[in-house]
Amino acid sequence: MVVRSPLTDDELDRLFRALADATRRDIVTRLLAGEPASVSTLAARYDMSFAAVQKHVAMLEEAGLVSKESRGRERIVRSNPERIAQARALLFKLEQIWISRFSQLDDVLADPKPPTRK
Amino acid sequence: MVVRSPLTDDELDRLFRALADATRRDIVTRLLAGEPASVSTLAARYDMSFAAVQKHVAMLEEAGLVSKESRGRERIVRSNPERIAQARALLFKLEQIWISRFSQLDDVLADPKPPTRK
DNA sequence: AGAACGTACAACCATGTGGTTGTATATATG
DNA sequence: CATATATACAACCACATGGTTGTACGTTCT
Repeated sequence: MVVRSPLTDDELDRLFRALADATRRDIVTRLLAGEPASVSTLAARYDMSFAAVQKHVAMLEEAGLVSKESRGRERIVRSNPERIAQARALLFKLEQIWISRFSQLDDVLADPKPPTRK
Repeated sequence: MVVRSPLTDDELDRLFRALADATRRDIVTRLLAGEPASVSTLAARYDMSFAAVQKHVAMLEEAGLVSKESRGRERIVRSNPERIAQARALLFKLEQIWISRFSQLDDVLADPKPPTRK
């Protein structure tokens, strides 16, 4: 099994920021539901320029939510479900922190430290 | 049981954007782990001005992740774990979309529609 | 070779973000 | 009443975002 090292603050920033846009969420959804697709195939779906969609895909790639592979003149974009799972894992951890307040098992999770500034 | 209407695109944008900052994630974590706290109590934790922390709390409030209550001259901030659950629910749904590709149960989830532009 | 296609990238613009300082206002305390 | 505390909010700054158009370059097709 692959070791899932916890994401850094910067990686989490990029991940949640990437998810904070409806077009990008839709791209991820389509890639999860269907086949990998070229950037222009994706772009055809949306009411904006090719360059705009290309920038969205670039942000998704920086966030680790998708990866690109060269195929002739096309770049095939595929989703990376692992990153979704990692984002969900953080939210689950937050919920557990809250839930643990009502049980005696308060030592389930480490105490948080304030983030260091960039 | 409370009816959880699905969040709109705008609400999801604000929710994920609010989570896309380490200071805000830390504020949420502390509020989930401990007692509700005044804005200045929260601000004391961080290496930035009171006004900066206040703006972070305002963004968390807009995202529905925390709520504020007047108590004398203080504003007591408390976390809203429900919103965390709603964010996690979306990510879970995305994972299910992917997983359903490998089963015959592809009708678990509705087909996505491209988001309408603002 | 030449044209069309797919992509990348730069420049630009309007707006938002993350921080600052300063000022105003309500509440508590001497 | 006077002063300190807690908050809110405006103005400002540097930089990021989300969009545009234009240009360049590799790949595919005639």
